[in-house]
Amino acid sequence: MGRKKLNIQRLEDIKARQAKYSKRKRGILKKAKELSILCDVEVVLLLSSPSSKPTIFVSQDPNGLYSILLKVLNMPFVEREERRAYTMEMLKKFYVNWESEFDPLSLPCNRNVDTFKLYEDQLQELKDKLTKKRTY
Amino acid sequence: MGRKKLNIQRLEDIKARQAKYSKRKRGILKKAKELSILCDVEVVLLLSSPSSKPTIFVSQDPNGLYSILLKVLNMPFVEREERRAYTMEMLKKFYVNWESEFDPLSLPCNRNVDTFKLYEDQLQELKDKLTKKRTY
DNA sequence: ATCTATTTATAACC
DNA sequence: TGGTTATAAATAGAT
Repeated sequence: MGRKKLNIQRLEDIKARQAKYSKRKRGILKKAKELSILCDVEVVLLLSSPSSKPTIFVSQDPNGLYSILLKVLNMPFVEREERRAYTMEMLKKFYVNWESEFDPLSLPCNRNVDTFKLYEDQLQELKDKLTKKRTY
Repeated sequence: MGRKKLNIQRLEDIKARQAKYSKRKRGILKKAKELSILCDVEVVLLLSSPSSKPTIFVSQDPNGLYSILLKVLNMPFVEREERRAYTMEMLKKFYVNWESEFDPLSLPCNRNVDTFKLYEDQLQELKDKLTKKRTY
């Protein structure tokens, strides 16, 4: 939308990137809030850029971050990755017209099995911790 | 947008709610992906409805969920709540025209100080855990 | 931050 | 769920 069609690729100019971020952040926050109200779903939106403070949006209640995490972490590794893959699949349909210099679907970092294993260990511990403390 | 202006309030019909969810989920996922590419920011979007499997979107790399969480949890309680409040403040501007039966800004659950304290304890432990395991 | 031309997202309908 | 169309919204580019 806007005066011209914008290709979806990293804006190299920092000023332009920050301006764009400021505008689109507001937009997506509004969408997140609307979605949570209209459809009665919990929504957590976290934005983290190197140059700015993180944005934390948690719909409904302050424990949303906690409870949705517990839900996600309670899923077996395979199932969780399936959910992520499913989401990616859904996004694929849009990619056709995206002129990114890199494939938006590919992971930007080459991660080996060990790294994934470590990641999984961390999440497992996180899950254990959360489960144990779930007293209310 | 669409044929008519839609009031932002919970859709009472389950079928309508699910249909809306399915359509808007795609929309916000696209926005999330675009934002992450255009502005080079990490984005985590978690959607959790009682009636469906959670949606997990993590831009960039699979450790995004982990690293952004660490970042968020490393913030002191006060600062984190400030960030949340800041986000809410940003959303306030939209509320004027939202005809929700409840005040979208208010917390739906009455939480007392103890509950918040407990919540904070949980996040603190989570933070400790994550920090200790940060070996790469 | 504000202003519009335009593109996009999506409400209603099928 | 998946497609079409009219219209409301988001936003690109400029100020």
